[in-house]
Amino acid sequence: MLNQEQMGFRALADPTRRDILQMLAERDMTIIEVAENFQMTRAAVKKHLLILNEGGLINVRSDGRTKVNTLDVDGMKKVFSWFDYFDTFWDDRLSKLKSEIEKEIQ
Amino acid sequence: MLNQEQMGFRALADPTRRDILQMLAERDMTIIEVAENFQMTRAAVKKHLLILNEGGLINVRSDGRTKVNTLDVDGMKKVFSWFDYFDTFWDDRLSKLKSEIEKEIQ
DNA sequence: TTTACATGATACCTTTTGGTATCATAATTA
DNA sequence: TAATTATGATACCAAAAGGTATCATGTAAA
Repeated sequence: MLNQEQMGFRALADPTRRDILQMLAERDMTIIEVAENFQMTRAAVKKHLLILNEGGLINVRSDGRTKVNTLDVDGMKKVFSWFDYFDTFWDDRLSKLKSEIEKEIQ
Repeated sequence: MLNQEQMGFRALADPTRRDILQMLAERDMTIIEVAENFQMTRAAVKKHLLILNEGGLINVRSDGRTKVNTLDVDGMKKVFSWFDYFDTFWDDRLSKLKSEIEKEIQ
């Protein structure tokens, strides 16, 4: 079994999945609505949504017979925070600002 | 041909490559030095270094017959900045701080 | 109830990925 | 010069990834 960090990065590796994340940043969407934006079958989109879910980047909420996919902000922040390791490579001032952000995120 | 953003994310998708990036954040290393830290052949490590290079995350500097792999800070910042899209999901104060950082990074 | 609709699950296929084994080449060094 | 060392390149393989086609299920509506 792979760890959460790995699943998060794996989820981000595909351009379709990154597009989906940006779409869900605008508004929550059902799988049908997501699929309308791509030229691939719904089954393929479903696989991408599963991988995004396994990576902790989205959540799914049931609403009657439909299911609504939503961005998981905390999951996104966790992947984002991986870049902390490289703080020392950024300008001192920027590094301080970023450190503050990361503290708040945790 | 894939774009630079995609190559960057692809490079980050593998845990071995993320480990290599963190190692190179500590100090520049030859391929042999990198390979000493993994239980795989030098050829496999070479492939990872190629992918990291194609993703713009590392650079290679020649020094006699040795080649030194170094972190490409700008490349790292570019991938990092993809998360800008999700600024509105972060707390207002944090979002402002992060926006300042991103401005400086560009 | 019957029909339609939104979703999930599975089998299957092709390409990519991550790895090994092996050979080739260029630059030091004895 | 000859041997060693650091690196690169290629052929090959198994597993994972990304896609399609198809069937199954549960809920809403006529």
